[in-house]
Amino acid sequence: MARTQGSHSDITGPRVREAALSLFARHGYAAVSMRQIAGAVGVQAGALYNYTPDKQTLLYELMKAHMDELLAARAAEPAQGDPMAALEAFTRFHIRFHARRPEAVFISYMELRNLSPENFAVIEGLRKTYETQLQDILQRGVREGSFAVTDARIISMALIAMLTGVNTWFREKGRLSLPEVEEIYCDMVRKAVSA
Amino acid sequence: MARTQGSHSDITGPRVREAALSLFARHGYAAVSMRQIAGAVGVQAGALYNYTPDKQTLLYELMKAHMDELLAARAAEPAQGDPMAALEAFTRFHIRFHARRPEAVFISYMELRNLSPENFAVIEGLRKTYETQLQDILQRGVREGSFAVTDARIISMALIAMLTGVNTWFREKGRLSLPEVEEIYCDMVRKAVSA
DNA sequence: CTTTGATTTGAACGTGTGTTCAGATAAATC
DNA sequence: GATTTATCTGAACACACGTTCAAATCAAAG
Repeated sequence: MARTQGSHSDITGPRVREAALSLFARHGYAAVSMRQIAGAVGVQAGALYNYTPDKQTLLYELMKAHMDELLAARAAEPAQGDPMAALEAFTRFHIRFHARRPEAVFISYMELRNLSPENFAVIEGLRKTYETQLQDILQRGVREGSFAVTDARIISMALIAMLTGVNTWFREKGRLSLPEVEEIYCDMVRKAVSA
Repeated sequence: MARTQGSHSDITGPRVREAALSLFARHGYAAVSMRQIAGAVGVQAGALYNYTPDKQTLLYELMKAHMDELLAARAAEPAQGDPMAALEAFTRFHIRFHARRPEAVFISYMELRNLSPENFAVIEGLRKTYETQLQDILQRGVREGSFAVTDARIISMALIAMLTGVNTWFREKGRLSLPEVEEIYCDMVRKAVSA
């Protein structure tokens, strides 16, 4: 048994995923060919099939990895007792996590329609799991009387859309730093759910 | 000169655009072939080229028409003196206009990257024109002291993202009617910009 | 009914697609 | 240094792509 440690696979595998992530984000899944991905890695198209059974699975695994990371990172955050503190923590976490991975975020909701039905169901389930966490915070706040929110389900969708929208304009070297952005959005979110 | 009135062109032209709109929205521009569009119209692929010089222009004209309609409809709305009234009118207009054209809305921001650079510049300019209108309302409100908003540019992006997000879940026959949705979002928007 | 010309067909063009695979290459083990 | 085997190449497969165009079709005008 040869080539068990330090094989090219350890290098090429991640590079394939990076190239696919970047190209899918820039041009879209359907518009990117396996030969383009291979070219970005510096390899022939056939070699890609050592790392993915097909193009569809390559897309799916990028999205799956992103959603798994999202849920894991969220689970690692400290829990907050006060609903308002929990809402603020969620807001800051969401902005921070997503701002750091613009390509994966972009793909994960632009390319949903290019997933096979089975793959789509998995990703959609993970997304729902995440969104439910915000919804739960809102509902708890309503129960405890700290939020003035008529429809927690709608409000949670509205807040997620607003927060994810940060990625359309935020740039690492832009006018505002990430903490400043977090602050602005926290203000808005807090006011939006208050009486 | 024959076939000057009631020609097939008057029928086929719109049907081509409708089919393209629907297919682009469902599967994405790059994933839809001219033969699929032709099939949906009930015609051979070659016939499409009586109605568009190429696939790219077909996409561009769908987006251009949508943006033109948006700006025209917005311009036809009555002006509001009070910034808060103007903000509420903008909110209701945006939700109402976009909820009625989910396919065109979807295409108009999902397929931006599939536009040629020249076409992209045009659409992006129209989008900016629209977004500036909300920004102007916010800035006027700040000047007149009715809004507590630190960064009108960011807030306008946040509000637009939130409002456009309605399209991801709103369905004509869903639990909530359009006026109910407008009401919920008006509440949030008003609170978000208040002190 | 004939003419006219807008509209459509159907085949073809060159190019690109995702995927497969026999054979070449090269790094780690013995 | 010989062996082993993971990795990669390069060519091929069948098919689909956007687009073109001569020929066929057909409704209105004369």
